[in-house]
Amino acid sequence: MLDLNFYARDSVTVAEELIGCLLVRRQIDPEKPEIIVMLTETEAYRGAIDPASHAYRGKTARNAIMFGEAGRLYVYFSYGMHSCMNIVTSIPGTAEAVLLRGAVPLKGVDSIRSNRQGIADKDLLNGPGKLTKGLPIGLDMNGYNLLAEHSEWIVLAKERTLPIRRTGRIGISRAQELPWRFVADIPEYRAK
DNA sequence: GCGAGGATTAACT
DNA sequence: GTTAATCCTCGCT
Repeated sequence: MLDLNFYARDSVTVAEELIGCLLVRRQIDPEKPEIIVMLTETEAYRGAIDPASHAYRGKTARNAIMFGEAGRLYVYFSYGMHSCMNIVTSIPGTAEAVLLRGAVPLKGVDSIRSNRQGIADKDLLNGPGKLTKGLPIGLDMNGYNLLAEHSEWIVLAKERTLPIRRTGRIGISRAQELPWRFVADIPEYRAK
């Protein structure tokens, strides 16, 4: 299981190393089946030194979680429709985070399908909004501590080393040129 | 397969 | 009032 030492580094390093790691919902509630997905796409955001970060202009009610401890989820609502999930990294005050943009299901696919009715398997989790809808992770999960004892959601270390493609970030209007997006580069899991 | 455009709301200015 | 770290459908090829 990834620990505080893993997350307490700069978000670019963490974003790259998260590719191939497993995001897991342990079966604590018998109503909710176990879910395991492997992360295939991430992006780093770097607080005050990153014009595209929600934290660039300082702390607000929305982004407050990013200014705290690493290993927490920062979940925000976007385009009036989607929520997106980040993992806070680095040390408190720097407001760095990694946006989780895509994954592939390894276990609990039926549960994910039921959250994504009518969607082809290959498109279940290949986008930040799709990922949060499929798992599901909502705004109510903002601030969730992945490192807490008996946490329902945890992240496990890399199960498999994947070839990684490094690119500029997408879907943003500022600082697109910064090469802080990481995508698992294998045909069977390629996310666009 | 591809590109254009609409959907819909929280947070910020 | 405006913007936004997006997704999906539709129309055309």
